[in-house]
Order: sequence, then C-alpha cells, then structure tokens
Amino acid sequence: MGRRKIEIAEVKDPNTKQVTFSKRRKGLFKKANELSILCGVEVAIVVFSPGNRPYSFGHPSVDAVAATYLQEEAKPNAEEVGDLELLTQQLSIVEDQILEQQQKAASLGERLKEHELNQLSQPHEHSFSDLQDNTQDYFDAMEVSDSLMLLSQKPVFGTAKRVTRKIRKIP
Amino acid sequence: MGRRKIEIAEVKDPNTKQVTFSKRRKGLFKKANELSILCGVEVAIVVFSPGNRPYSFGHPSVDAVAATYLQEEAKPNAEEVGDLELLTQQLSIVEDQILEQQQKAASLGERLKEHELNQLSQPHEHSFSDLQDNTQDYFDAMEVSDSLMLLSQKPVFGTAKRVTRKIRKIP
DNA sequence: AACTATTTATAAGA
DNA sequence: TTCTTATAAATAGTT
Repeated sequence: MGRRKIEIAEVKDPNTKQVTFSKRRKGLFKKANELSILCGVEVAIVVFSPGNRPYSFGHPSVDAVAATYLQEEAKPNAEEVGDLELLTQQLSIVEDQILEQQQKAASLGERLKEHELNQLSQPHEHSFSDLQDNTQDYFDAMEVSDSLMLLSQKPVFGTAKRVTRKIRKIP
Repeated sequence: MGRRKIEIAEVKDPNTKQVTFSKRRKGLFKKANELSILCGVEVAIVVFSPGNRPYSFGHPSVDAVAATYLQEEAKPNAEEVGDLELLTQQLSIVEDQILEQQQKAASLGERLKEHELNQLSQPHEHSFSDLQDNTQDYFDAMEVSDSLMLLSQKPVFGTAKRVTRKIRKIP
C-alpha cells in the first residue's frame, strides 16, 4: 500500500519504525472505529509503541469492552486469580493515594471559597450545581480522553492536560 | 474500498452487516498482526460480533497486553506525579493561609459575640460562627466529587465503585 | 507534515 | 459462504 511492497518483518531503522508505527496505529484505530459504527459493535484495542507508551481505542471504552470480555472469558485458574488479586491490591493502594490528594485539593478549594464569601458577608445560597461548578473549576484544566480523540497522535496518558491550577490567594 | 464508496453508518440489513463484520474483522486483525511484527510491539484487540460473540487478537496475548495496560493505567505517570507534587505544595501554602484566616476569623467572631452580648440582642440567625459550623458540615458531607476520578482517568474495573455524593444545601 | 505512486482492503456481484 | 474484481482507501518512500 505504498510506493513499494514491503516484507512484514521488523523494521530495523528506529526512525522509520516510529513513523510506521504512527501511521499504522492511526490506520488501525480508524478501522476499528469504522467497524464499531458500521456493525454497531463494541471494540477495544490496546497497543504499545516502540517506546513502550500505551495507546488505546475503545468503543464505548476499553474498560467497558474488557469487562464484558472478561465475563465471557473462560474461568481463570488459581494462579491467575492470585495474580489478579495482587494486581488489584496494588492498584487500590495507588488509587487511594491519588484520592487522598484530590480530596485535599477539592475540600481546601471549596473551603477557601467559603472563607472569601463569609468575609464579604454576602448572602449566599449554594446549590448542588454551584458546588459542582466550583469544584469543577479547580480541575477544569484536566481533559478526559474521549475514545475518538484516541485517533490522534498522543499516547493515552499524554492526552490529559495537567493542572497547574492557580489557587487564589486570600485577600 | 470496494465497488462503491459507503457511508460510515450502521448497516441496516443484518445479513450485509454480518458479512461486513467478517471481512472487516479479518482485515483489522491482519493489520494488528502486521503492526506488531513491523514495529515489534504488543497489541490486543477484543471485538464483539453483531451476535455478541467475542473475537480477540493478541500479540503475545490479549491477557498479557491487558495486564500491562492495567498496570500502566493505575500508575500515575511522571507528569501526573509532578503535578500532584506541585498541587500539594500549593495546598500547603493555602493551608497556611487558611489557618491564618481562621485565627483572624476566630478573633472576629469573639468580638462579634461580645458585641451581641453587649447589645442584648437576639442570636443572629446566621452569625459568623454559625456559618463556620454550617460550612464545616457542608464539606464533611462531601465525600467524593466526580473530579476525584479524573486524575486516575478511568476506574479500573474490579475496583471501580461509584460513590454517591451527599451534599447538603446550606440553610 | 504533505505528497503520490502503489499496494492493499473491501463492496458488490456471481 | 467463498471467489472475483472494480474501486476506495491506506500507506512506503519521497519532498
């Protein structure tokens, strides 16, 4: 499908390999997207780049498809169950650490806001949506990757723009 | 890529849809295989047929790739770790500021109470100290916000649980 | 990042 | 379903 026919064998030149990877990953994800739409089916792809960066495509999401797949999958043996449990434990620990930090951030941000309001002695009514919006403010620099965005060049965990959220100083 | 150009929209006719699925699944897996060989990388695909039958392709295997992916998924990357550290730094600063403000507020509150006593007035419906208490309740009730999930990007299946957010409206 | 000569995938037909 | 084949689409090498 190019100027010349190529053998399906590992590309030696690292630069050419990376270019090939980019082009073909894009093509693969496009095909997967077309398949899911044309046939109304679920698809998930995970691929690692030559530099070992993970890229994924999923409709409706990798996790959703994976969950269904695992259900359908034959019963795992004891060793696999043990490994999974170990993995899950490790993941829980890391997630807890992240949650802790995030809770700190969200709570502090809100409390800061309350202080400002109180100091101004303004009558205030907080609705649920207000809180949502305010909380969102502190994290709105983050982007959640959308399955269609995965057709782009960026790796899965590189797509999220990170927060260097300005925390306002108390006047 | 055929006799005629087709729109990428769900194929109505079930028979045609099945034929399209078979052809395109075969093509997708072939592409994935070529990508893994050409670039020496790991790939995993899971796709369900219109009849909900699971098909998978994996190099070296779906499970191997999935395990690695899940590890990566749960592990914050360098950028995230860096931002988290930055965020934590900022929060420390803000915490100090809040403490400072609380001390000011406390003394203000005391003076206000003294003033109220001196005036023999009815308790205010919303004295500053009341508001402080209310505010504290308000945030104690906020267990988890949706934004907390953003850092980890996606819930890891098996450990993901929705936490119902209970937020009371300030009276 | 674009371009384009070719190869490859595939839609429709048999 | 499998094979055929005209045509659309992907992409290897180039700029």
